[in-house]
Amino acid sequence: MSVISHPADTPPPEPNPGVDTRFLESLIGYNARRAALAIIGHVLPRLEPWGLRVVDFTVLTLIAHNPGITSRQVCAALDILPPNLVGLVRGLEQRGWIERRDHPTDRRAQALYVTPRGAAVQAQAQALVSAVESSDVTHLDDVERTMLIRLLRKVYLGRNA
Amino acid sequence: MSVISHPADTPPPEPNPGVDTRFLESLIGYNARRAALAIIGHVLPRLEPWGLRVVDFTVLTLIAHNPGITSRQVCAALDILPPNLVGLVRGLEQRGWIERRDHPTDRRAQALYVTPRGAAVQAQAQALVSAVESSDVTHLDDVERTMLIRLLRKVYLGRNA
DNA sequence: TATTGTTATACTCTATAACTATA
DNA sequence: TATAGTTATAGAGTATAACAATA
Repeated sequence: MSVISHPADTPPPEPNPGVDTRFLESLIGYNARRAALAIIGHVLPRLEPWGLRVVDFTVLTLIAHNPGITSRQVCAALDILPPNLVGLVRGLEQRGWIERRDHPTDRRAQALYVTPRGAAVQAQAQALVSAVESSDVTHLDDVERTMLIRLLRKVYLGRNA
Repeated sequence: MSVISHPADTPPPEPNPGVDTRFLESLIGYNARRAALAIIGHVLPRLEPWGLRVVDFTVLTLIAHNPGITSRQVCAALDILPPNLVGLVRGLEQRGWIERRDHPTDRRAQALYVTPRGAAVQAQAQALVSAVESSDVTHLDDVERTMLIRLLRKVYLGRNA
C-alpha cells in the first residue's frame, strides 16, 4: 500500500479526479489505513509541543494506566519489539516522566511508574487526544463512532467485538 | 502508536490479560491501525509467491485500472513521494509487468501501461486480495462490511462518504 | 533451559535536496 | 517560473542476533 504519513500535516492525498481507485477503495485494509493515517496526522502536530510522538504517548499512557507494568508487558500490549522499546523508555525517563523501580518478585525485571510530572503530562495529552478524535473526526456521531470501533475490533479480533 | 507489522504473520498481539488498554481501545486511530495491520498481515504472505509487496500490488493495480497514467498521478493517488516511486516502477518494469511509453502531449512525462503478463498477474492478485479480505475478514457480513467502509471514508474524507 | 532487559546492527520505509529536460 | 522524472542521501521505523543476569 502506501498512502503515507508525510511532513506532519500534509493535506489529505486526493480526491484525484481522473484516476480510477474504485477497487482499492473497496478494500477494508486500504480504507482502514487511510483513516488511521488521517487521524494520526491530526494528533501528531498537537502532541509535538510536548515533544511526544504517538508511540511515546502510547507508552506513557500504558504506564500511567498500569503502575508497575514491565517493559515486557508494554511490548506485548503494543506489539513493540523489546530492543525498540529501550530507547522509548529511556527517553521518557530522561525527561523525568517515568521511573523504573525494582520489580517486587522478579529481579530481572523492572517496574515502570509515571512520576507526578509524567502523570500531569499524560493526563493533558490524553485529554487532547480524546478531543482531537471527537472533534476532527466529528463527522461521526456517537452511534457511528461506537459502531465503527465495534466493526474494527471485529476485524482484528474476530467476533469478540 | 505502534502495534506493528512484524516478521510477516506474527500472531495478533494481545489479548494481554493483566494490562489495562481501555483508553487506547477507545480511540478510532488505534483500532483503525490495528485493523489495517491485521489485514495487511493476511494479505502480505499471499502476495509473496509473486514477489509482490502490498505497495507493488497497489501500484500495479492502479496502472492496470488506469492505462496511460503517469508516475506523478500514481504518486498523488497513493500519497507516495516521487523519489520513492522510482524504484517501484523500475521493479515492475524489469519483471516485464508494466511498460513506459512516451506521453502523447507532455514530453517530460511517461505513460504507464501493464503488459499482457502484467495484466494477468494483476488480475490474479486482485482476485486473491478480494478473497482474503472477504474470507479472513468474514467475521463481517455484507452489511457490516459496507457500513465499515462508509464510516472509514467518512473519517478520512469528511462527510462525502 | 527459558526469560528480562540490553547492545549492536541490518533492513525497510519515508522524507529532503538538488539536478535534467521539458512546459 | 514551474513541473515530471530522477539521483543521492538522510532519517524513522522495524527486525535479528547475541549477551549478562536472573528465573
